[in-house]
Amino acid sequence: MTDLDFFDRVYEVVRLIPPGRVTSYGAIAKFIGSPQASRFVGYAMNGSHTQSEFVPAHRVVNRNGMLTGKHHFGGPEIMKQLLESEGAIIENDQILNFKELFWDPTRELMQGYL
DNA sequence: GGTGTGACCAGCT
DNA sequence: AAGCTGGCCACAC
Repeated sequence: MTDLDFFDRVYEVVRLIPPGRVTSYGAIAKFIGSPQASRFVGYAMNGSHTQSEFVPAHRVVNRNGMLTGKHHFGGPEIMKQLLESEGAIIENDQILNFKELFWDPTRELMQGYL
């Protein structure tokens, strides 16, 4: 994962998100070494569909647990339905149990690398 | 092949 | 306390 580009690292981390769990753009950006590049993590998701392997971009939301990128899934309700099918509780494009479902790569993955 | 721009976040005013 | 701004990087046109 060290040789990969910024985008590729994003895709790697997103694929590691366990089903039913979610994380934030900022958490991913921080994990791959560019804490202030969270903005481009979102853009990486935009190109995620070009990847040959599926990237569960629906498990990535903003810091507030809000489904900011729902409109990029081919339909405004797709992302919501995907998350709900995995156990998330969503109301008004907001994950209510975001705090419980939040999966921090720097906490979960860094432990293995220490 | 250069340039705009994009699904964010935190720090200042 | 709330609003604006800067910053970061690679894709698509």
